[in-house]
Amino acid sequence: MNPADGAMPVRDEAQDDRAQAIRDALHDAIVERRLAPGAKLVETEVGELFEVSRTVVRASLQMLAFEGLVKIERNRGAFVAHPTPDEARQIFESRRVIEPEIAERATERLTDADIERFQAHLKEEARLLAERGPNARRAAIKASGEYHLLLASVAANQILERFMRELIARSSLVIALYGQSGASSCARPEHADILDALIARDGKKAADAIRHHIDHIEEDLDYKVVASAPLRHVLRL
Amino acid sequence: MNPADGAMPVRDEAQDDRAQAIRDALHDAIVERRLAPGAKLVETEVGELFEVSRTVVRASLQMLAFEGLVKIERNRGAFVAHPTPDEARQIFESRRVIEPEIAERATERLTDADIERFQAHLKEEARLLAERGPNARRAAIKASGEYHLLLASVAANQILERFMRELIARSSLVIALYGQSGASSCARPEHADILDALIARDGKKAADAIRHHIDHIEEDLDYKVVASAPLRHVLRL
DNA sequence: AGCGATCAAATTGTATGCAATCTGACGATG
DNA sequence: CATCGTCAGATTGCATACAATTTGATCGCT
Repeated sequence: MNPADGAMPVRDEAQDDRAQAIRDALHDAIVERRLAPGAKLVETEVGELFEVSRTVVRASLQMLAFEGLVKIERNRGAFVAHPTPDEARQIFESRRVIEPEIAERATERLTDADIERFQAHLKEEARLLAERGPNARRAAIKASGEYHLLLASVAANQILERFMRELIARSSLVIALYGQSGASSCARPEHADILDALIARDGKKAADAIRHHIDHIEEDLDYKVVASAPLRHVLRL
Repeated sequence: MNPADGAMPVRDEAQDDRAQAIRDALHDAIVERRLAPGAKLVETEVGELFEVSRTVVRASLQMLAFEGLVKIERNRGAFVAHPTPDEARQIFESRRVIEPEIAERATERLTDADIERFQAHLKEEARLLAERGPNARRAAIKASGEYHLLLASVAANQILERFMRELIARSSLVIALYGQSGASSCARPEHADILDALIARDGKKAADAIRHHIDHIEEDLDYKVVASAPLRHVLRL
């Protein structure tokens, strides 16, 4: 996979060159877990890093807040989201609603070029899983999510694709918080299974494969074990 | 239905009291078709109406842009969205993916209080359809959308509910642009049929009823007849 | 020491000023 | 008369200044 496409702009047309760039950078940092859930994002600090005023930073933070990756509390600031177990369940329920349908639609539209992209991606995923070290692990997590986004792009529905982008990013946060083994579900060859169903043009099978895959991801979670308590949310504030 | 709940704030917790209020007002104006697709929203103008600075207005417009109700073009300003036929198809495809599943989940969670809310809403819808005049028509359109949101709220998934809110609002724009008879689909007793299936606890039947309902809404559209051309989008810019 | 009030530093919320850009009009030129 | 260039007005993009709010610390009192 092209190493430059990590940004993957959310809006069709660039509207705020700079705000969008900052959003992308923060988005990646959150998804790759370089920014922990609950971390505070101070406007002036971010602004100095990117050499822009707070105005632009605020726009970026608002974007991330809309996507659910950041939570803005009035007069207190912006924090990397810290999904509750309940939110986590809703995220996966939403994925169970949307992704199987996306898979069915993707089956009908899959081109040879798409297949090549999938295969190249699978190869890259395997390579990252074989590597050791935290950076490889981070890259593997990110690549795993991008597989699902690749699937969404094939379905040719920009709205559902955007919904998926949000759900994938938030899933990454959930896994960071509640994931157990961290890699057990990723190690399964389920991504390859899904691709097989697509190539066979079997929509039902592809949808089922996705459902099972989501089941397995969620099975690896333990909502009891909260690594870093969000302090304020624990007491339902 | 409570006449004060038209705003229906998008974000769980109030974050920008004022920006949110302006967003709600503009949202209602767009959904009720007091603001035509393509209309320009000048920052200073809106700001004077609500007696706030452009800063706050910009935040509101950004919110609406994220929901797809407003399109912001760099250095040109914010315009009420003007969905293309292709976008319209994607909106309804997305609804076909999400709403039947919402109906199934709602079936499992429906309480007596919910049923009463539905019935009160149906009564109000019937009343508005019987009335004449553009204001009654507007209110009927809005109420029709709110029925679907009521359904979404029963499903107890805030994420899917938010997705639905966006899709319903954008559907309203699509119907404004491409709707033919304007009321044929609304006149059908399909909302009541859906409620019957819910009460019968028949998830499959409810899902089918929703699917048929969406089919009928879309059948009433004619993508050929574009009332007010968006000029710039016609030529794929 | 424990407790509470007051204050200062840090941070966000909002308004406003200036620069950049777009738009439409006017006028010069062929 | 048509066409193009220039310019003024309007509008947005961005930075910055000031107000409001939160937060943590210090000091005094019991």
